[in-house]
Amino acid sequence: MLKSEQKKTLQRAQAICQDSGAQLTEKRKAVLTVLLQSPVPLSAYEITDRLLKDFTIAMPANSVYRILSFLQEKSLVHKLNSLNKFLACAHIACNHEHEIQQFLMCNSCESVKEIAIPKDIISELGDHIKNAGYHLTQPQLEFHCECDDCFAA
Amino acid sequence: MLKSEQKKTLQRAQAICQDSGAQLTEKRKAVLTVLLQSPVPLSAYEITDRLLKDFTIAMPANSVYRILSFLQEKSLVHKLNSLNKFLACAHIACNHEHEIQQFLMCNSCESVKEIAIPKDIISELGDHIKNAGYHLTQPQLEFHCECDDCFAA
DNA sequence: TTAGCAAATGATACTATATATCATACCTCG
DNA sequence: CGAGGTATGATATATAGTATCATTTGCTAA
Repeated sequence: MLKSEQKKTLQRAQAICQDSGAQLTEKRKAVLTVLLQSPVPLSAYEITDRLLKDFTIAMPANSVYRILSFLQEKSLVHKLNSLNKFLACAHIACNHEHEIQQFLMCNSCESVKEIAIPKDIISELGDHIKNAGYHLTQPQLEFHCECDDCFAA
Repeated sequence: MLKSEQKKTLQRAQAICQDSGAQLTEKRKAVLTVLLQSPVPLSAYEITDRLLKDFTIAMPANSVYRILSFLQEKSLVHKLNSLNKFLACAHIACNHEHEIQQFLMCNSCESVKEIAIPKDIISELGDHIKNAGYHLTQPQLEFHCECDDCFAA
C-alpha cells in the first residue's frame, strides 16, 4: 500500500472510531499500520515481531489480541479463521457500506483478496442451506485458491 | 449414530483402508469410533480425553494427530479449519464417490451437517473467483449457521 | 524359526495460538 | 485534587500442533 493511500486510510479509520465514541490510540494505529503494510495476512505473534522491529514497540500478546478484537469490532480488521491470521480490511478508505466479506487466499504466495460475492449467488447458497435445515448467519467465506501468477508458474 | 450403523461403517472403513494397502489398526479404529459417536466435532485433545474415558486408551497428542492425518488421507475424517476440530465423514458407509465437502455448522448447538453444494453453484462461484484473478483449488466451504432448532428457539 | 525390515506408536520436548486475571497508567469530569 | 472509566501491561496458563528420536509390532524371506 502506498504511503499516501495509507495516510488517508488511517484518517478514515480514526473517523470511524470517533463516530462510535472510541479512540484510535497510538498502539491501535500501530497495529493497524503493520497490517496495512503487509502484503500477506499476519498472525498475532507476527504482528508483535513487526511492532518491535518497525516501531520499537514491545507489546505483549494479550494486548495485541485485545487491539485486534477492537479493530475487528470496528470492521477495520478481519480474521481469516482457517489460517488464524489477520488482515486489514481492504475497504476502509472507500465509503461503501461494509458488506459480507469473502476472501480468496493463494496457497502458494499467501496473497489474499477481499471480494464481494454477488447477492444472487449468496442467496442461491442460502436457499440451498435452508433446504438442509440451516440458516446462514455470517457468510464469511474463505476460499483456498491459487492466484493467477502462482497458477501459471 | 446407531450401534448397528456404526459397525457397518467401521467395516466399510476397514475395506477402504485395505483397498489402498493400509491397515485400520485398533487405535485408528478407536479414534474413528470416538468421532462417529460424537454429535459434534471434536478437537484433537478432546479426542484424547474420550479415548481415555471411554476406551481406557492413553494416547499422546502426537499419535492422535498422526492418526487423524491418516484418517483424513483416507477421507474417513474431515477437519473443520475454522474450528480446529475434526469429524467423521458422513458418507463412509454409502458408496457414492467422495466429492467436495461443504459443512454447515450451528453456532449454538455445534451440530454439523455435511452437504454437497450443486455443481452449478460451485461453478458459478468458480467463475466469479476466476474474474477476481484466482483459481479455486479445494472448495471446502465452512458455513457458520444456526440450525432450524436453535434458530426457532 | 528367526533375522531383518517397514509400519505404527510412544516419549519427550518444543513451538504456536489464545485467553484469564489482576495490576497499573492515564485521562477527564466534577 | 480525587473518582471512575478506558487502555495497557505483567504474569500465568490453556489450547493447538509439530519435531525428533526411540520402541514396538508384525510381516517376510532365508
